[in-house]
Amino acid sequence: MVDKQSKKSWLNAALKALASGGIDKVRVESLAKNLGVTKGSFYWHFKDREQFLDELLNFWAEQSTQTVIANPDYPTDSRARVRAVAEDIVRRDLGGMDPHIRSWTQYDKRRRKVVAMIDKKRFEFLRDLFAAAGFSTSGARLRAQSLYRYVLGEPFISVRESMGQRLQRMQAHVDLLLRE
Amino acid sequence: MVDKQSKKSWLNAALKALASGGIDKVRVESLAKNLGVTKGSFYWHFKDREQFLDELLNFWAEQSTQTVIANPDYPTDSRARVRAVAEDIVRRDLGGMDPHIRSWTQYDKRRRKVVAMIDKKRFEFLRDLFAAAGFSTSGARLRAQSLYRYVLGEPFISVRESMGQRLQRMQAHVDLLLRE
DNA sequence: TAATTTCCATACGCACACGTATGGGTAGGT
DNA sequence: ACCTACCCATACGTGTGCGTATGGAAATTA
Repeated sequence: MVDKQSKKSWLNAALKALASGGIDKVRVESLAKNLGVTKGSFYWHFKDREQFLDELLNFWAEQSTQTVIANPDYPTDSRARVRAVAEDIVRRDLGGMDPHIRSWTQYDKRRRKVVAMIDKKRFEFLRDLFAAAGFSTSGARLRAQSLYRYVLGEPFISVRESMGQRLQRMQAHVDLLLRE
Repeated sequence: MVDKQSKKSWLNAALKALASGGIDKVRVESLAKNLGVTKGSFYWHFKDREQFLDELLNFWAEQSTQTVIANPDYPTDSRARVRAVAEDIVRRDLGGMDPHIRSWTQYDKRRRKVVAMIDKKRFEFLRDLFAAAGFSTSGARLRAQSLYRYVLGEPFISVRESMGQRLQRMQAHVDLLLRE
């Protein structure tokens, strides 16, 4: 199995559909139409829709940790790092897929576990960031929680803001958190 | 029209179903079964499922503002008020219905507007709270934003915490916000 | 070239849930 | 006693979307 390219096209199409209109836009025949094929292809690559959605969640989980944690070159100064990461989260819209994923997986215990693991990884990443910035264990945990909740809560604010506003708010929030 | 009690029973059943398994647990025949009646009753009271869901959203919106804003007796001291409100939000699980509502309305422009109005009311309430505590206009807005996002983000943290932990975290967060 | 594997198209059955049509039962008014 | 408005039960039609069965074309291998 070198690299099933066609499977990935289904998964990418599903992510796109999920972001556009939620999990019930992720329909087998609908995706097939977008890809210019028919259901026959789908049921060749996947057992059924249920297993496909499992793969979709894993697909998101992988590229979710890779983009956020295995990140590019951030500043070496620990406090500047925090700011840079925070800015990056807003600017590159990391976590933009999150509300869709969470809305979908919210009611499924098994899938919630997958999301919980992602939460854990991200949280620990942020916590270590604050710890490196000189905060105590509990102080770093608290601030990481606050920041992560800010990130998760942002997409649910119905009032849409400009990128500039969002960056400004995030920086102000981080400034609050970085106070001794 | 004195008070259609039977309509409210449908709406309450729908809220319950929504909280238990999302909007696709809100099925006409399913609700009917829970209420011990049949669809005939439903289509007597409501035009169709779509209009019923509109009423459901308004139902939530009303009792959502009533509980949060027209609140009981909070302390007169402005800073203590902030803490009391924050504690109340966690303790009485206000906003506990929010993730379900938002997951549902997320992809519907018209319904998003309703939620946005609720957001606005709540935000202004919190903003005035911080303003009364002596913060500047921008400072109060920032802190209200931070607190509201914290509240909205909390239910999405997959890791379930005890009430004690949640209260403690909330207080710590408010302490951060209340610093000059 | 023959055979097999890979990948997709077409057609069908099926279940679920919405909405409608229709009828029936009960309470209150005359 | 009759009528009428109110409330609900039953039965049916219909659409949508899942899964399966089957066939076929292209590519790969023998």
